[in-house]
Amino acid sequence: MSDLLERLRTRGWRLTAQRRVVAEVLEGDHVHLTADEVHARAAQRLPEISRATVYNTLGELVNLGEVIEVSTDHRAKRYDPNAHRPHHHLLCARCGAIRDVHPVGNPLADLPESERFGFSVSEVELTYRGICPDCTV
Amino acid sequence: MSDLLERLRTRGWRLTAQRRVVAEVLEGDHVHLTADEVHARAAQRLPEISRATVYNTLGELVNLGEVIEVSTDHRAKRYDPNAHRPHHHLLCARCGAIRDVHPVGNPLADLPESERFGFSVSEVELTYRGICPDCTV
DNA sequence: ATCCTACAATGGACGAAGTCCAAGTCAAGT
DNA sequence: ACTTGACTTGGACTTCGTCCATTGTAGGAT
Ligand SMILES: [Mn+2]
Ligand SMILES: [Mn+2]
Ligand SMILES: [Zn+2]
Ligand SMILES: [Zn+2]
Repeated sequence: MSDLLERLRTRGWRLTAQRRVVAEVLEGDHVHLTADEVHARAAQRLPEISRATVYNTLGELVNLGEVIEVSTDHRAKRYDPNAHRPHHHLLCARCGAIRDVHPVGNPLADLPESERFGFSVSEVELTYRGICPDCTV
Repeated sequence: MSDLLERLRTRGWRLTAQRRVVAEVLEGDHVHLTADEVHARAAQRLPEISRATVYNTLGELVNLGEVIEVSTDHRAKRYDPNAHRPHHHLLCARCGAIRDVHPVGNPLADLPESERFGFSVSEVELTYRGICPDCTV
C-alpha cells in the first residue's frame, strides 16, 4: 500500500477499491490531470467507477492537503498530487502543457503591508505563461 | 465618448448600442465582474441585450488588450478593464472579494533559465489568497 | 465467521458557465 | 436613401461540476 493510502487510513479513511484506483492514477511527478482524465484512467482499472466518486475523492484529497487544485484557465481544474513540495506552474498558452517550476524568491514577502488591505494573506499562486518547445515553430 | 470607445472606433469597431453599454459597465477601477454580472448591469440600460453579445464583446476586448481575463477559481472568469497598469490580485478565499495589488519585485526575473524548460515565457500571473476584513470574525 | 451500520458509491437529474449558429438587424460608407 | 457586411439575437448545445435518493460495503463488534 502506498504511503498516501497508509496516511489516509490512519485519518479514518475507509479504504475502498475506488479510492485506491484514484490514488494510483495520481501517482508520479508532473501529474496534472483533470477530473475527467482521472476518471478515464481509473475506469481502465475499475470500469464501473462513477464520475461522482472521482469528484468526491478528489475533493477529499484536496481538503486533506494531499492534492492541490490548479486552475489553468483552460477549462477544467487540474489535480496535482505534488502537494508536499511547494512549487508553481509554467504553462503553454497554446497546448495547455504544464510543468512544475521552482522560482527563487518569496512572492509573499514581496507584498507590502500597505498592499494587503486588511486581508490575512496565507497563500500565493504564481503562474507563468508562454509557449512550450513543442508549440514553437 | 470615452477614450476606450474612441480607441476602438479607430481600430474599425462598429459602434453599436450594445458595445457602448458593455464598455460603460466596465468603467472604473477595481472592477472585476463576471460575464453574467456585466450582462445584468448592461441589461439595466439596454434590456434586450443578449448574453451572447456580452460574451462576444468581452472576448473582443480581451483580444484587443483592453480588458484582462482573471480566473479566480471561484467558478466564472472575471473581466478587468484595468489593462493598462500591470498589477496582480489579492482574493478572499471565503467571499471571493478581489483587490488589485502591486507587489514589489519582478517574478519573471525570479524564474531561472534552468527552470524554463525551453518555453518562451512571456507572462506571469500572481494571485494572493487570504481572508478579507469583512470575512474575519 | 457472521452481522451490523455508518459511511461510501452509483447514476441520473440538475445547474452554471460558456459556445455556436441560422436568421434577422443595423452602422456607416457611398 | 441604399446597400452590405458586420453585428445581434435567442435558443440549442457542450462541458464541468454538484446533488441526491438509492444501493452497496468496509471494517468494527459479537
Ligand atoms: Mn504541479
Ligand atoms: Mn485587477
Ligand atoms: Zn505547447
Ligand atoms: Zn471575504
